[in-house]
Amino acid sequence: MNKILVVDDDPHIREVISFALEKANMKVTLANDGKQALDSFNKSSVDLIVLDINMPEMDGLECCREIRKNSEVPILFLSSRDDEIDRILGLEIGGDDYVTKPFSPRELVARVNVILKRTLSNGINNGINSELKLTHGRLQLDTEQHAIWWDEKEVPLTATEFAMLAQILKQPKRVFSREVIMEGAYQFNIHVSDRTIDSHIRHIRQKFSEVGCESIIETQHGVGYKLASCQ
Amino acid sequence: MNKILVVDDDPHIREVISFALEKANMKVTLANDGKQALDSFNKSSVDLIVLDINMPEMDGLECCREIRKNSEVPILFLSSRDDEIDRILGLEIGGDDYVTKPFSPRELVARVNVILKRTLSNGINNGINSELKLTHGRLQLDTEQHAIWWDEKEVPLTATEFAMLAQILKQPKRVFSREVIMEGAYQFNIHVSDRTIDSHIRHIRQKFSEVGCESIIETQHGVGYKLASCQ
DNA sequence: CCCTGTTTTAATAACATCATGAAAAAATTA
DNA sequence: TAATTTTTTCATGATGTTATTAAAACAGGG
Repeated sequence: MNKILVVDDDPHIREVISFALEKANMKVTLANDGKQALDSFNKSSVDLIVLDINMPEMDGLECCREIRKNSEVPILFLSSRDDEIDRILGLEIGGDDYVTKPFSPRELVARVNVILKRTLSNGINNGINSELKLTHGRLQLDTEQHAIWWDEKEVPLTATEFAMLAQILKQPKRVFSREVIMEGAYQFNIHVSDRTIDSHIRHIRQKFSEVGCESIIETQHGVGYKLASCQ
Repeated sequence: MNKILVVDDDPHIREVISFALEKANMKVTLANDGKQALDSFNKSSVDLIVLDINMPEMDGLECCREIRKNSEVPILFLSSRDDEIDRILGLEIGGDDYVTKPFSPRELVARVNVILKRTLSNGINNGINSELKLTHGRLQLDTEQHAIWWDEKEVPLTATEFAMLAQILKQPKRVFSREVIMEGAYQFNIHVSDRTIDSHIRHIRQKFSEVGCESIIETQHGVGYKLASCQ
């Protein structure tokens, strides 16, 4: 089940979008403005953001810029003014598509689906949001091949291990609580104990150390895990 | 001289397009519907297809899906309804561009030329449908003959087995989930159990082992299948 | 330095997935 | 229609993965 963060200051529009997306079997989180959106994004796991451009507090473009500092999560812009400038800026700034108001909910859902289909790993693990290929320092990840390399050496991870590392790799600076890792790497609604997460982390570390990488994931005592800073 | 297959149920439109393309020095073949188009495509060599979306029998989208199972031939969609959905779906499904009716013949020819220039100059697709034959290591596949060889020995696969292996062979490094294999190797909208996929994979392996190939498809536990890496 | 709570480690139990053989169901062919 | 091939499903045991547990190691605060 895909998790969509919808950001718009108009409650009515939020309602419409939310309804349409939920009918299309997606899990929706709502935010009123850019600040709330950023907050929510950093506290949970999100596959795609529907982001209105014109908002009080922090507008969509600025919000996008902030998000893009740590994440390549797909963003679908909403623009109420019909002028071209906003659209172009929106795309230039790192959005994946845009819809101009007024829009039909059906169109919005269609576009969301197109983007998700493009970016999600191909049905292999529904719920991992991912670019097809990710490179970070000496690390390289390919969703399509479901494989990950340290330098030239492939690291043989299991499906769950791969999902976790992919998630962490997508926001290299973020510290992930065990709860968020769970949300992101597991099917919707599945719960395991925190110790289980630890266990997987250990296995990932072990496998990486076997190919000569002694530090892949760092522990943030009392908080969670993050990608080792040297990566 | 480039060979264009034009598919539309409206005789008048076929006429207009045909006239325009021939004036632009292309060889045109015509088809009334998706079924005829598939047939014609499989019997001749085509550089590009102009494909109407709304047709009786088999519509453009489904026709495209079928064609995409064996070929990457460029497709230019024609859409009479001006709504966004069709466009998006059309592109999602593996089309190269679209034109909405009513269109000027000149615009259509221009777009055809752009696509041809792009695909021909890649050298990948020398005007001939290059997907017909595939070679990968000791493996050789011929879509036209519907046959596959290991070294010099032909491996007698059934239609379904052939479709699956062809799909896998087209992206040798990719790991295919059973769901994706299903989408790719079966008619649109047909569902079978995951165990059925396994069963076919087993038969493929068996038949290959009978001609001396002990490793043709690898299992990715919890994910799916991929071409064996030694190929 | 000790106490407390957290993380790592390692061993094991529980679980899910896959390969296999056999056999029903469906589609082709004769 | 009968015979044959192909496709699909089911049941089983084998295999590989994941979750849990408990104990040891570690970090931070007084």
